Amino acid sequence: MRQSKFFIKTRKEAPADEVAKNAKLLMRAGFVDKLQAGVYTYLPLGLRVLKKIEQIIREEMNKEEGQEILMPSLHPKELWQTTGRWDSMDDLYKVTDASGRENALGATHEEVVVPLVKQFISSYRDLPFAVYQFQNKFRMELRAKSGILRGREFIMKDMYSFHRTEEDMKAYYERMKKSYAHIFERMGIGARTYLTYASGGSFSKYSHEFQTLTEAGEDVIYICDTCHIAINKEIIDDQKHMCPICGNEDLRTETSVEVGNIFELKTKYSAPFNLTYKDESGGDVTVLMGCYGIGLGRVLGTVVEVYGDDKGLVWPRAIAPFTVHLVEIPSADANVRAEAEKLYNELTARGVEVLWDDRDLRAGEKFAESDLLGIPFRVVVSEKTLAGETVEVKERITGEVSMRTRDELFKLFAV
RNA sequence: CGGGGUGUAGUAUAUCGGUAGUACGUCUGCUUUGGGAGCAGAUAGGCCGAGUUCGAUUCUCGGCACCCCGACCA
Repeated sequence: MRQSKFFIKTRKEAPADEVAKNAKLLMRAGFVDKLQAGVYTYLPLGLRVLKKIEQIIREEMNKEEGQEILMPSLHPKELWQTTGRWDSMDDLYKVTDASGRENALGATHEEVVVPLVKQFISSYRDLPFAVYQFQNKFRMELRAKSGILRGREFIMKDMYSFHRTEEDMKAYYERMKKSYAHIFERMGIGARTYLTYASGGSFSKYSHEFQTLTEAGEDVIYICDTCHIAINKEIIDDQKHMCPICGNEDLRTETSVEVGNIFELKTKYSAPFNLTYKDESGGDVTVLMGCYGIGLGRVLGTVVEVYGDDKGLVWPRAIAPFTVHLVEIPSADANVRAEAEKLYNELTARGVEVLWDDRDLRAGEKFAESDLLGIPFRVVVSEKTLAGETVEVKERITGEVSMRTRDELFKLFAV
C-alpha cells in the first residue's frame, strides 16, 4: 500500500479532552475517529488491526468446531420479554418505529440464538454444537469512558454452545478456557492475561473472565502466582482472600481489563424458550448452554494500553496493520525511489504486508510518524542505505536498529 | 443517574464587556532534506437559545456536547 494514496491523517497532538491513552494514540495516529462518546469509526489502519484480531478468533473458534453465523441487531421486543430482560436490563437500547412496534438493539444475542436453534434441535442426535458471530452490540452505558474500552456500540465475538448434559457442557467450557488463553497468547497479551474467577451474573454462581493487566483497567483482581490465575474483586468476599485452586493466601493485587468472559448458562435461556430435545427414551430434556464472549475493540484498546509508549502505538506482529513500514527518504537521486519500489514489490511478492511511505516529506516527520503508527518493522531506504547496498531496519518494540542486506531482510519475514 | 470540569479556526491554545491573536494543519512560492525544518503570502473560529447591556465570545440563566470521579456494567 502506497501511503500517498492511503486514507490516513496523523496529528501531532491528541484531542485536549481525551485522557485515555488508547483514545489519544488511536486518534492521533488515525486508526479511529470518535463519532460521539463511546461510539467510534474504524479508519483503514484501525480496521486492519480489528480484522487481524477477528481472524485469529475465527481460526480458533473454528478449531473448536464453532460455526460462524451472523444474527441481526434489531430484536423484537417479545423475545426479550420472554426472558424477562426487556424490563430488567437497564442498559438495553429500545427503539420504536413509526408503527409503534418496539425493538431492542442487541446487547447480546441469547434471545435470538435460542429461538433460532430451536428450529434445528429436536433429537439428542442434534447435539452438541456451537455457533458464533462477530456482531455489533449496543449497550446504553450511562457513562462511556476509557476511550475505546467501554463503548455504547462495539463489536463482539459471541459464541453459544448447546449440550445434552452438564458434563458435556462443562467439558466444552474447559475447551474454551484453553482456546481463549491461546487466542490472547497469539495476540501478544498472553503473558499478562489471567484466567479470572468472577461473578456469574444472573445465571450461575461463577463465570470466568480473562483479565489483562494494565493500569487503564477498570477491574481489580487478586493474582495467585502459583496457579497463574486471578480472582475478581467483585467476588473476593465470597471466596475469602484465597486462591480457589491451591488455597494460597498470598495474593497480588492488580488492575486489569476484562478482554473475554465465558459463562455456563445451563438452562437459563433455553428454559424460557422451551428449547428441548428428545433423549433416547423419547423424553423431552431441556438443552444446556454455554456462552463465550470477546470484545474486539476492547482487545485492540487493551493492546494499545499495554504496548503503547511515549512515541506512539506499538503493535505485536500478529495483529499489526502492516508488518513493514517502508520509509523512503526523498532524494534527488532517482535510484532511491527505484530501490524503494523494487523492495516494496519484492516484499509484497513474498506475502509481507508493506506500507510504503512514498510521500515527499522530510525524514524527521516520516520517522516521527512511523513511530506513531507502531508498525513492527521500519525499513529505511535512502541515499545512505543505497551507498552501502543495505537497508536500515528498526524494530519498533525494542528500538533496535540494524543494517541488513536484502537477503537478510527477506529472511526476517520468511514464513 | 449524582458530583466536578470544559466548550474560541481542522487541531492545540491566547486575550478581551468595544475590529478575536498565536502555533500546527491546509493552499501558493522559494529555501531546506536522517527525527514533526525555515522565510514570505493566503485560508479558516466564539456550541445552541434566552436575558442583562448602547454593545456579549466575555456576565447571568437554560439547553446540548465532551472529559473526569462515583454509581451502574455479560
